[in-house]
Amino acid sequence: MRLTTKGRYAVTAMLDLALHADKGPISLAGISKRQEISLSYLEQLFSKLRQNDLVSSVRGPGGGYRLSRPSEDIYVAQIVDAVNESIDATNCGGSGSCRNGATCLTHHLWCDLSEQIHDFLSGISLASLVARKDIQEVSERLDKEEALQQAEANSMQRITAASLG
Amino acid sequence: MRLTTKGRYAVTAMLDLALHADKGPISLAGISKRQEISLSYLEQLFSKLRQNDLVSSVRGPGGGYRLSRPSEDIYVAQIVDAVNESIDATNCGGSGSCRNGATCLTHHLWCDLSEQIHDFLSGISLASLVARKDIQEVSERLDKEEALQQAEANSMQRITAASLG
DNA sequence: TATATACCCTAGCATTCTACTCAGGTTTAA
DNA sequence: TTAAACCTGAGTAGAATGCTAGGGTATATA
Repeated sequence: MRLTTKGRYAVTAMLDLALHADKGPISLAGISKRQEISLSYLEQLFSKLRQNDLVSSVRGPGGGYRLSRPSEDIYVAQIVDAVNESIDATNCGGSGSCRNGATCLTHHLWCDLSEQIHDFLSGISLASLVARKDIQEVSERLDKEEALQQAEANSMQRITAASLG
Repeated sequence: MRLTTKGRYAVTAMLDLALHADKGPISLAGISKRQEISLSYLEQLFSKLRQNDLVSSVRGPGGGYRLSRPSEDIYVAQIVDAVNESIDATNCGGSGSCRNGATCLTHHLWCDLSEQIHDFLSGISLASLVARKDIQEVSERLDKEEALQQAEANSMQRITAASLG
């Protein structure tokens, strides 16, 4: 079983999408700045998210990504599944051929654990995360940071333009 | 978070120990045969299990490993913790410094998941696994396989001895 | 129609981890 | 004395991660 930065990034990016769902298509460049995730890496993750029909894209200027359905209907387990191959805790992919074609001693234990984790993550929708107070606070902090950086970039541009003109 | 063959092997080996607890110290060579785990690899895992005071060793012929306390008091979570560094699902080790020193958007979610998994594995003792019917059946199968292989090896030895004499 | 924005795709790469082998020890029962 | 067993450290092939580089292609806007 794997739950690494890859899956965490995917969920974080999807949550960013859900939090800004009212602002039209969201560009990966924006997510990259707010969540501090490499743009190229995001592109690779979103390729898989799109293949799994979790997001839809709009190309061209002003384009970006949108959730392919309401955030109530997207669950964390689906996102992790889309980028990691699975959240299966067994070695045999649940088939029971973990020791020489037959089941190993602890096969049933890992099956139980897989079910436990899957049930837990399947019960958490993006909408329920958006509704959480602690997450809203973090989101506001990140939005402010981005606005601040944008303002700085703009003033830099004005100075450069002025000195050139 | 990592739950790979490493942690699974450790739990399997510890369960083998618990299942044969009445037979005195159990050699790694025996576990290696029954569970089909490389002997050298087992030695490395048991080094960690011993450091974490989950097993005690008896050196010399007839030696092997014993559980350091009753199987009722050894939990799967402790075993996985001993060989993997942790079953923590966050990126920051729970400290909350996952995005530039502050918490990332999904920090709280991974904390919840870690707690969930830890609670689950902390509730499962070796004794409770030994008591399971499905595990007893697998164990009997593996013991029979080993006895059969042993008998074959013995008869081979007799033939070799006879042809030499 | 030109241009810039943004998505899309493939290849490669440093690093880390896994699972394992090898080659040596040391302890101790018989 | 011998051999069974534990103990230790070094090394290694292969896979995965997280990321960079360098190209595309679609499309809104001027």
